[in-house]
Amino acid sequence: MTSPGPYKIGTASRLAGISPGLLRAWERRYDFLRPGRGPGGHRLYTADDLRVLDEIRRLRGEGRSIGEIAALGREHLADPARSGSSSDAPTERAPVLESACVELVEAALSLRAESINRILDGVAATYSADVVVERVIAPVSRSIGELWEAGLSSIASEHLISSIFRHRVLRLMDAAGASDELPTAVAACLPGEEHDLGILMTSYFVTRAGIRVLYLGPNLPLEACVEACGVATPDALLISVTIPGVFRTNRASLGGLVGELSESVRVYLGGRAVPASDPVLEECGLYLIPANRPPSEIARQVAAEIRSHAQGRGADRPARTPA
Amino acid sequence: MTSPGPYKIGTASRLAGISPGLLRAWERRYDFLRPGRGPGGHRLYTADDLRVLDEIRRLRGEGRSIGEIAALGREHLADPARSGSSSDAPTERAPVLESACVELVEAALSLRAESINRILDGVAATYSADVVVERVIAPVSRSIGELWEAGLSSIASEHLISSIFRHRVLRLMDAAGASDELPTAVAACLPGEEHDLGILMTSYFVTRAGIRVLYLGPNLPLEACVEACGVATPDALLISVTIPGVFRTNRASLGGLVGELSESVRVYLGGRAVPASDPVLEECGLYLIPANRPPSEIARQVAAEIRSHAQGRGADRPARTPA
DNA sequence: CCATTGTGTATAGATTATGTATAGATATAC
DNA sequence: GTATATCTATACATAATCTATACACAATGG
Repeated sequence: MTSPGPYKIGTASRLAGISPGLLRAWERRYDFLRPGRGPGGHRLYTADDLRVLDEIRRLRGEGRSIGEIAALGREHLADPARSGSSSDAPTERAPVLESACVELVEAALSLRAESINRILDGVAATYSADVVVERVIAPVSRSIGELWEAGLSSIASEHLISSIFRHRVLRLMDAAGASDELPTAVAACLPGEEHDLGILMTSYFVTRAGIRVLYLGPNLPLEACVEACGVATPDALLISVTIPGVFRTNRASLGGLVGELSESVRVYLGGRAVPASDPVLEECGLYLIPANRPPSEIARQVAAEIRSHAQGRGADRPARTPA
Repeated sequence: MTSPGPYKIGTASRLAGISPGLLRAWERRYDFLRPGRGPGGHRLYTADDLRVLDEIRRLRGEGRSIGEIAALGREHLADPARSGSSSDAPTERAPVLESACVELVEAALSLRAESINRILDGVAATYSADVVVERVIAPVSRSIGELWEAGLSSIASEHLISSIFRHRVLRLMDAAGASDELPTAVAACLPGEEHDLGILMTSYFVTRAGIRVLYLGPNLPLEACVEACGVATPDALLISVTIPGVFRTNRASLGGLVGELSESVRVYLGGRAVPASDPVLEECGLYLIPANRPPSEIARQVAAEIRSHAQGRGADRPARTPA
């Protein structure tokens, strides 16, 4: 974000990507720039001026000449959304995403946090949040995880990119906005399980599909799950586990978990460590979060199931009255 | 509000990383600094002044000239987070911090994520980010932790509010903006340590004080620390540990850690589990992150130490990007 | 082909902005 | 008392900006 306030010509030039000489020339020849002057006679550009310059840069990128642009008038430049802009250029194809993924892995390996954020910003500027999560964050997480398991990536890289991705996905969940009155799911990882990015991405897509998700993160003891479900009275509980050992350790306790929960809570189990056909699923009345299709589709389906399940059990969910 | 000790010009200079002569020149030429005077006529800077100087250093790092910065006005500099938003509702009564903390604890106990976010939004609309972190997020984290230890709070509550707080603080760190050319610190928790909110808040304030922080989160093996420092070549390493058992387990390995790192890396150790006078500190050449003052002040001091240490080994000056 | 116009860049000399240094006088700390 | 820190005031050296003019190059029309 750019700070407000007056910008001298050097700063404005750097921020707008236009040389100081050209800024002066434009001011002399056209009339879309009228910077104020400081006590010493220096030009002082406003944040509005910078917005105008951004728009000019965009138009020049489309091949318009500065004369044409000037003829549009400052009014139009300051508020480009107004006029019929046929601006939605045919966007490039997936190669951008793939190269972004490669760059992200490289940036993570060399711990360049700023690069990671810059690449993500770049991708997010062009693609929707869903695409960013599904086609960038998910595959890059997987790549880093595989490199880590193969001993080719440091744990630090994994921590760094996990932290950044977690932060990004949570931000997107914020934006997806969960209302109090939606069906609710609690999401968490089994005790001992620290890899929460998978369940977090699932939570994002489930949120996007209109379910309110209470995200409790990694490493949650089963008793805490039960307690949380008692307090939050969700319609579903989403549990993730990626480490086979963790799954084995907790496998026997899952039946007890389901038994202690209200019957109105549908318990889903997912993650790499869960065999698709493990008999424990049927025995305990667990539902599987499948893994054979894109996460967004899976989450949409799960969300649909939760929603119909929530409706099925009627109106014992009056909206809470917030203070 | 935060009123502690007046700083004489030498101290202020060291903490802010700005020469005394320059501080005087700015005071003479602009009007964003009005330090009081002691009985002998010496300048006395307040904590607010230091906040202003932090913000100025950040802006200069972005390439803004001091004239531009001065034109922003002291108001903006003292509370940069606020000025971005245009018109807050003036009739809205200011939330009281203490009651907000109480409400947050209650909301956490009953797992009302939306309430937590609403309360935080309300507080953030009135108070600066620094205040929110220091006077809301920090004490509420502590309260929840204490309730948890006393068995009065479910683990789920702790997970929920940790996740939300972590997300908030990371967002604020994004806003605090770290330039590539600043002195750098790596921050992480000892292996086995999962409580990263403390070191995250420290990282936030250190970032605010003009240090670029590479945040690697909880539970980082010491070898990964070494590896990360090899890749990122930071000026400092900040390690946190809150669980005494974890500290004891790793205590003997700390000397080896320091030995394997380049001498240009200052290693700081902090967190509740570190005794203020543990002999391991001196034996291994570790620095202590003290805990006796407000986090923001501690972080500012640590940042000043890191900065002077980085300059000492011939680091880069505030660089201007040529056109 | 030439002339005209549009457009970005370069140069020269003056002015302003900004960081630093110096000298002499006081104040503070040990 | 001596050493260090700070004060005021002034001076200085670059860097950044200003104005004004000139120039290079492309497109366009005669």
